[in-house]
Amino acid sequence: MSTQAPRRVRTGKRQDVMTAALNEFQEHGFLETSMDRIAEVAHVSKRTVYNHFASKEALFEAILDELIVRCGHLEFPPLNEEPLEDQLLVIGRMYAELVTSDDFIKLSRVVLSRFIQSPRMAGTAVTGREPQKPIQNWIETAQKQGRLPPFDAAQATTQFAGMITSTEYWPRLIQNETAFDEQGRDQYLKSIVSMFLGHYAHLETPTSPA
Amino acid sequence: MSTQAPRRVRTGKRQDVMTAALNEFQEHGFLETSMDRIAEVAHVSKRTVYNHFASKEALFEAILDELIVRCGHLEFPPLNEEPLEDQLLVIGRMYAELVTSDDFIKLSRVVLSRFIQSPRMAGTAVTGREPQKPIQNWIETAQKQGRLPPFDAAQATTQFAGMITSTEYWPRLIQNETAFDEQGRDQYLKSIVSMFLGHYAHLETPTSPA
DNA sequence: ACTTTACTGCACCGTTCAGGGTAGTTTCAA
DNA sequence: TTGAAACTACCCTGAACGGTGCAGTAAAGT
Repeated sequence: MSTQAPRRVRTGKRQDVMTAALNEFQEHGFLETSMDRIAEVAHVSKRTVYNHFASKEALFEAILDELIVRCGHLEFPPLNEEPLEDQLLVIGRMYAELVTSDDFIKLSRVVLSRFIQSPRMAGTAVTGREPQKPIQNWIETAQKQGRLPPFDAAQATTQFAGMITSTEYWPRLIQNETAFDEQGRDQYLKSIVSMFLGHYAHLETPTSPA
Repeated sequence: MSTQAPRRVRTGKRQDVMTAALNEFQEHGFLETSMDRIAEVAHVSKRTVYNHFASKEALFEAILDELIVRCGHLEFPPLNEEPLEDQLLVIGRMYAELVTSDDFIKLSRVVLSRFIQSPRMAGTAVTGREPQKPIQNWIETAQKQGRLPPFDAAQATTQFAGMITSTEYWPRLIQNETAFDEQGRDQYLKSIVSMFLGHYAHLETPTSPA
């Protein structure tokens, strides 16, 4: 299994290596993936891999960097005059989308497979503490403007995000299952928003549909 | 680093090996732990390890089995006449306790470190889908007895459990941090219960303390 | 045509590690 | 006391793997 690489005019070897490595890493984990294997999958000689990346570690870091950039930062529309319910629903959707995006899942897998035992940086990207910061900011803004009463915003954020990740993120990360179809998910998000605001904003909540 | 093992009269070698292996596995992961290392930590010759366990894989499975048994099954007090709030709080506490117990965390780590890439059994024990079943049962019982209105019990359970795991389980698993002290946790649980029942049981909820 | 650059293929090194073999020693029960 | 079972110390193997060196080729710029 090697011989002729498929006709490849461009000199995107470096990118090929990274792509192959990313897939192997996220599928089989860091240690279970050999450099030989990566070279093979990338249709590239092992030496080429090492010409581009000094070591397996360096290759891994390069992938991490790219992935982090690719995931970017959540940017919600700023607090406006619309009903909080509608705005929070949008936020919930965006958060769920980020957290289930291919890139984010890959990033999580790759990080997790490497750092379960060394908490150095594992937590930062993975536990979702980082990406849920914008939610907290939004809540705090709403509080400052008197649209929400004072309460522990960090805790509330954790609750809100926790309900989302527990169905959207973790199951997808660990197994590959998705709990909902498009529509089921939206109904679930609505239920979360309603519960959340019902508790924290004294909203009259129509009971959720059976 | 060998010579005389510390005075050890009993012939608990097999148990010693399992204990040592469990610790090494959960701390360093499956692949990063060598059989030599396990033998050393267990104060046992490598040959003894292999006399008890046919292979590294077999040793791993034995540990898994023991751990699963040790975690046991959640058994809540059955639905009674007390206020639902109190009962649900107890349930929340018990669930949180299980999910943060040393054994459960170790089990999760050990499984996770081995099976991120093969969903075979990873999910079963880890995602917490299994241990949250008793919660769902409790809710369904309450619905049958008319103490709670009809709604999607599975979804509600996921929400409830999700809020707990997101602060108690995942941070502890990935990093080793605990989000709360004893008292903060209880306040958090109360907030969850209040939010949950406020939404699903039309309870008049006094707003949470600021 | 010539040089440079990227790439290949392959042999090779050093290490780590699972697992086996064995001869000798300790433990313990009959 | 004796004999079997458990255990130890130590040596060995074969394979996998990270990483290097090198000679050669294909292509692209000049």
